[in-house]
Amino acid sequence: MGIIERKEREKIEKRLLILEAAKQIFIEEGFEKASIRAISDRIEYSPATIYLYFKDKNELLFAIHELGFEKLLAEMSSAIDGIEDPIEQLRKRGYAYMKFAFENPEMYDLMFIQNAPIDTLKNQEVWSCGEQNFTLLCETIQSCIDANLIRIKDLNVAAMSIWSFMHGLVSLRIRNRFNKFNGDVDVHELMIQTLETMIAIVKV
Amino acid sequence: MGIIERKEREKIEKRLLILEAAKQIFIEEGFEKASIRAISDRIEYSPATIYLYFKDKNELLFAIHELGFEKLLAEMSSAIDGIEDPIEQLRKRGYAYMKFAFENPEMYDLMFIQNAPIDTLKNQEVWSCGEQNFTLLCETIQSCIDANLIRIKDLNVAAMSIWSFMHGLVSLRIRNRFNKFNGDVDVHELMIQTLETMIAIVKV
Amino acid sequence: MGIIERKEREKIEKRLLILEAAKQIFIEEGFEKASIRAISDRIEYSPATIYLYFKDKNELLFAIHELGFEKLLAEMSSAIDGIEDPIEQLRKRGYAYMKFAFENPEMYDLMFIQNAPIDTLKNQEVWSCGEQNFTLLCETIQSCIDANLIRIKDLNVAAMSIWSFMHGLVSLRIRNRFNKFNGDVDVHELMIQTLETMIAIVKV
Amino acid sequence: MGIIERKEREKIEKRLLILEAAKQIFIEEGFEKASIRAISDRIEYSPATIYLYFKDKNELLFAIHELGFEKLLAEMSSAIDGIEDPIEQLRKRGYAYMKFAFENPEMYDLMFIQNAPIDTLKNQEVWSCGEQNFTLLCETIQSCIDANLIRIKDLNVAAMSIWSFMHGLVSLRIRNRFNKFNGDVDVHELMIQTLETMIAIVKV
DNA sequence: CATGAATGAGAGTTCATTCAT
DNA sequence: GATGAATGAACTCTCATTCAT
Repeated sequence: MGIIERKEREKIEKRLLILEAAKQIFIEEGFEKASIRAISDRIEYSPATIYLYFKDKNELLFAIHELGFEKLLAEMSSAIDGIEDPIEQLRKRGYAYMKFAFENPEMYDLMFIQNAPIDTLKNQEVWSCGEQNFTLLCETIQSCIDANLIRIKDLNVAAMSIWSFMHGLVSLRIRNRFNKFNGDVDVHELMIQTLETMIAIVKV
Repeated sequence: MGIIERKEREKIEKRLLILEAAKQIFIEEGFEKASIRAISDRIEYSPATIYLYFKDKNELLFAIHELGFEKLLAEMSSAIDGIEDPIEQLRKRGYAYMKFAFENPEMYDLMFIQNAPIDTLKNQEVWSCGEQNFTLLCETIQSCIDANLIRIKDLNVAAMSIWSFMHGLVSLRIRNRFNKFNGDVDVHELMIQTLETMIAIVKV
Repeated sequence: MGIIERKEREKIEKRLLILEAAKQIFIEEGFEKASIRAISDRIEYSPATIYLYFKDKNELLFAIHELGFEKLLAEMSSAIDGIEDPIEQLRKRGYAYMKFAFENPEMYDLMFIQNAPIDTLKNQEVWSCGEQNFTLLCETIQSCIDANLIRIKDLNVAAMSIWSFMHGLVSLRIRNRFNKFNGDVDVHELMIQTLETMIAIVKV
Repeated sequence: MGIIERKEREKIEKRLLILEAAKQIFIEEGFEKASIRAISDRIEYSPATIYLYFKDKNELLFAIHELGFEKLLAEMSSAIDGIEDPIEQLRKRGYAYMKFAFENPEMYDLMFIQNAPIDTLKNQEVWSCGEQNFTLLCETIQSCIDANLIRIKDLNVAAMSIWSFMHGLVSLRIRNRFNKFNGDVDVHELMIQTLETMIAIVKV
């Protein structure tokens, strides 16, 4: 019994080890370059080994993608340290989200843009990190609603609005679709202005 | 003289023919599957033929992508037929955008999500269809601002806000990221509610 | 009768016109890049047209190659203008050969290194320019022999020796095989020294 | 420990096996026909397998090319077995070089005529087989100079002269440029005569 | 447990050549 | 006489995946 458990634990630990390493090359080299071969080379395991811990590439991607959510979760959590005002919490988390996206574009890509890993999701435990992030967002919003600080009263609507807005903002930027803006404007500056404006507007 | 013109016209038509056909497989089979070979198979031409009409794959993708913008442009234009109220125009165009995205998800993917053809874009004439779409959006917004109907006063800020919101909304949906919403809610219904709420909020 | 002759003449002239132009791009762009497509593009004829004047690529290459021999012939001829001393003639022609090779490496390549056009040669008239060049060399050598100025008495042996030496010298250079020489030596300088030494040695 | 070594050895052996096989088609079918697919077909492996042992085609060509130099080196070495007289050594090596070229024309082609693998060479260890061959030649020549047996006193000049002559001789032959000699003469016989004459001339 | 070795499938691209018009 | 259009046959190379060991 104890032996079996230990083996299980060891297996999980090794999986994590591989994953951590894989995440690194993923971040450094990007989605396109992240072939199984490249990953296994970097972590100094054989490609075949990866298949001992992950069913296929999708599952590996999904696992990495979960690591991303963990990181995002940590940053989103600490973003509101010491902040009481729900609106201010919302603002901080907005900036934290933007910051995460720009500092980890390849990760953001995997987490929110790529098709690949999401197909695996169906069979996953519901309470993944991705969900927790979403929950976090919902909590902040709920506080705002409870304190009657925002003009949207429905939690789901508010969550969808805010997430959509934030995701659109960063993903259009990451995918270079904001080139369309006149060359005179500083796009990054404009994004911040836009974010602030949206907060102002959503406030009661 | 007439002959030359006819030949020229035929060449353009054939290019369009290929393009249309290619667009079909593209739409039906998706971005990933759209290899040169798959395309040429479908249109029953040899792979080499494609290179008579398009310099490389990127140029072909770009052309398809322009086709998409043309279609979107047409739909965005007709969306406001007979509508005078700027806010109502904005609403109609929001729905038109959503409709386009859901009816042509692979196209939307290519136009706004993929990295691929955007790199080619740099050397294109500025006044591409993509720009015109953006211009259209700006015009509607400008009318709203002029009529003092919305709470955002800066055109760029408003354009970025609204486009980001809309893009986030449809792209998270297309990429299945709205699964996170509780199974009880009808996601599509929620999206409409969200869109309506945002319009309500942005209004003066 | 007259008509037929005129047509024939016109055909030959056009052939020459195409050829001259093709030679240019050949020289400028090199053997590897000289595809039929590239050639026809540059001369502003269709690829198909080339096949009206040349059976296949080999024949075209052969014709260009003959143009090269014409040029070489001209340079080899004028190289000895006003020179009486046969040995001095030999030296001048040696330098002329080297000069030609370095100024027209792609042409030299085609004329003396490539396999391609030589296969066509079998069916050509014997008295091509290539032959004339060879004859020229033989004449100079014969003068040297007649005047008892060189130590080789057999014409064929002398021709083969000298040509081999010269070809080896320039072709090893063109193909970068002289890199093996210590980096301290100026290869070009060494080649001249080598050429002079060989002349000195071959002299009685 | 032993296992690792065995595996390593097996890997090297397999590499050699592939190489040997590849060399064969190479020799039999020539440089132009030596595509990766042709090679893999012949050795009954998939094209992808080749890339497990060689980075790309250039590296494979380079390896074959090194094999050629090894062979040449062996033949050039054994050519002077039991020979003391430096001049006689030079003669024997001249014949060995010719013999190698005629028995392995495609190999010779790759080693001394083609552009292809030489570009890869830059990053190779300096002491490749190609260098050793050159060194061998230099040693023989140096002996001749030291014993005051040849009329050229500078090592570099002598090396360049002799190599150029030999390379010109065999490469013009390989590329069929000696057709120009009158049909009555036996070209091979003439080459031998030429080689002998050159030796005679270079002697003090 | 771990992997070395191998591969089938497929990617984009180029080229000499043909032929109906 | 000239060509636009088309193509078959190649090319090199990459990748996720498998399986005997």
